[in-house]
Amino acid sequence: MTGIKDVAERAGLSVATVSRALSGKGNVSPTSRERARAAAAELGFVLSYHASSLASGRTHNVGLVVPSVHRWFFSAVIEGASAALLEAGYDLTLYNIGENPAHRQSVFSDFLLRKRVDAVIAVSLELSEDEIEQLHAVHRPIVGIGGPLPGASTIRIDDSGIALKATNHLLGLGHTKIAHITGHEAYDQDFHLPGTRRSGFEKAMNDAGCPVRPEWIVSADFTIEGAYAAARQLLASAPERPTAVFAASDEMAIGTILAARDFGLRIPDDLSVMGIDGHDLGNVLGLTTIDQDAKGQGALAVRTLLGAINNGLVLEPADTEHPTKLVVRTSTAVPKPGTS
Amino acid sequence: MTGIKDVAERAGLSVATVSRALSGKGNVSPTSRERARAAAAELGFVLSYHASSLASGRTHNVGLVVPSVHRWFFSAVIEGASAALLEAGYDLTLYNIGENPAHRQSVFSDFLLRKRVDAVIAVSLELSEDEIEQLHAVHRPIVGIGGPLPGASTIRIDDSGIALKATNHLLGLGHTKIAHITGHEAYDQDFHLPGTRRSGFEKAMNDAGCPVRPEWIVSADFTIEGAYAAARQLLASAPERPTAVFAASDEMAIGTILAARDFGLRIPDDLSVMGIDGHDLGNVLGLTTIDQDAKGQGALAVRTLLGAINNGLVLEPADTEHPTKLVVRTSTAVPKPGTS
DNA sequence: CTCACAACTGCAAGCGCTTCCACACACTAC
DNA sequence: GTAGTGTGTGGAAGCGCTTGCAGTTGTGAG
Repeated sequence: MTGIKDVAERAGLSVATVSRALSGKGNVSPTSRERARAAAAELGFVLSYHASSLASGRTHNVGLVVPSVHRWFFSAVIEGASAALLEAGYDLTLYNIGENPAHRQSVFSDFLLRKRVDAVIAVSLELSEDEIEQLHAVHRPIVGIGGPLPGASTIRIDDSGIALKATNHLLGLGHTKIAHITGHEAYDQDFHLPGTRRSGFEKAMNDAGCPVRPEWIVSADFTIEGAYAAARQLLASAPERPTAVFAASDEMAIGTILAARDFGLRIPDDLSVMGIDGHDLGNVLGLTTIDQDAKGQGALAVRTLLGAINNGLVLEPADTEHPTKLVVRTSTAVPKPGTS
Repeated sequence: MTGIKDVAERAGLSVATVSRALSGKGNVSPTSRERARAAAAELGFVLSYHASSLASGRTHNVGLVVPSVHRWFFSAVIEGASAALLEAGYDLTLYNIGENPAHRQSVFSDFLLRKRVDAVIAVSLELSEDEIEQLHAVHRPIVGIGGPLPGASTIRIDDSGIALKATNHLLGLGHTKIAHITGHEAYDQDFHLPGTRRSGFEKAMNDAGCPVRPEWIVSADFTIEGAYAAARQLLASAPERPTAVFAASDEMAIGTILAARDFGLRIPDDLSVMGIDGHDLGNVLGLTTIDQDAKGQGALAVRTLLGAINNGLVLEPADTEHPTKLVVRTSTAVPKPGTS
């Protein structure tokens, strides 16, 4: 393999100068810089990643920890982060925790701590303060997306406000019999999202003087499949059907739409459905939703981290609220006369 | 930071012995091994990734290149590969090429070649022979999934045979008026999949003596959205409607189902639909499909690569055919009397 | 009892870069 | 003139490990 030494030789410069020329740091005369570049290009030389990481302590690599790669939100965050990192010349090391708790443990202790990454993005992942402490101890900035991360910076949306806004959209159309599909409690422990959205829903209902009917609040696991099952139950068992469903995620809204189809319910005539996310399928299904720009959140996380790395400053724990946008499509409408 | 030196000191051993004890390579007495382990544990010591990579030339890191993270097949491959790698103590560096051709270029030249990875998995990605040559030159085994990769090992399914099988399922039910949703030609250049599946479809039709009607072959981009649009066109414009649709992927089959809904067509009564993949949503939608176990393909790629790395042997270019399975659900049925 | 050989251990030489430091040189300022 | 500043350069010391080599000890065979 050609090393920086070969380049130096060919360019008639010292290794030190070539290193500076190629990295852009330090003072190098334009002539030398050009010569170094030319020599490197001619030899097809590429810096050894590990050698420069070892010497400089910078890895040019960001770790992204996600609970799953299948759910839309996570894919979108990955996509946004990936593009931003590629642009900046950074690698993205993906840690897909999955269901296996042992994986979570090993990701943390064996991987993140091995100085492999300059920074960590944790998506909907609860790290203990202890773990964050450890990460801080090795000077690795962290940002969390989609959930509180004690002691770390986070990017999040106003979950409660968003749910309020969504519910108000339904109420504004004239619905009063509104059901809510929330996340399982288990998820709540980790990132509190279901509870927060649910409370926004309840607040809107209360403010409007509409009763919140416990049998119309069902929970699922945030997947289409899970919500499909939950919605079937909701639509089948209720003595009286709601005229609208507000799902805590687009995937769960989609599951609801599919379930409604099984009951011969037309959307929005018989049932209005809305979600939260901005899922790609929303367009096809005409899903009314609140777009939370997950891709943008991923990109923002990267920018935040890169900024911190480059300025060498410790990332102050800060909460950045990402903007959201109500997108009205055809899955919500005024309830049929006589049903509300 | 605590280094291996600290561990050695604490354990009363030399750095060399600790290194051997921790890595499991070379001969170390059980006593020393235990002492090294204990000292490492007490100090919370973790090997520096870059230092050991630099010294050993092994990165314990595999690069996975995908065209997108949103499409089901790619997510599934990522999931399978990720779990297998985590299990083996390897990192996964994800390169999401996306639409941007510049990204593709930089991923290849700047990233893959920087000795960051021990091996490369390329999913549905066409590398030129030249590029593969370069990768081989740095002794990086490659395996391709879902498309031919000249000079590299590949894992693939029998695309033509699978399409034949799928079409025969439809024919066996009594359908003769069968449409096909294929991939765009542009995809064909890269990994030939649409063309191969299409030819399997045509062969089955010809063998059965059924005419292949050009207006019943439409193409889309493998996404739900894309196929939705294509299927709408198919179902709207044809002077006569097909009784069954065979889509080249589950996502396109799902798009078709959604489109059919818009026309008031019931499935499978008015229209049978089947796909290829084994998409998670298949269950909910009752989609008949041919399961190609994408997760398994990802895991297999990892096992193949790890085997090659550990045995130090060059990976012989070989074509592994992954098994597939017809899964009959409720989206396909005997055509309505009088329609076939 | 000697020798061959295996098992174990430590020394030290790298792995391929980055960066501190010293030095040379060209300026401007007094 | 000297001192002070800034720029450009190379030497060389690491970064924190792995591993070849050589040395020590223990074992069974001859």
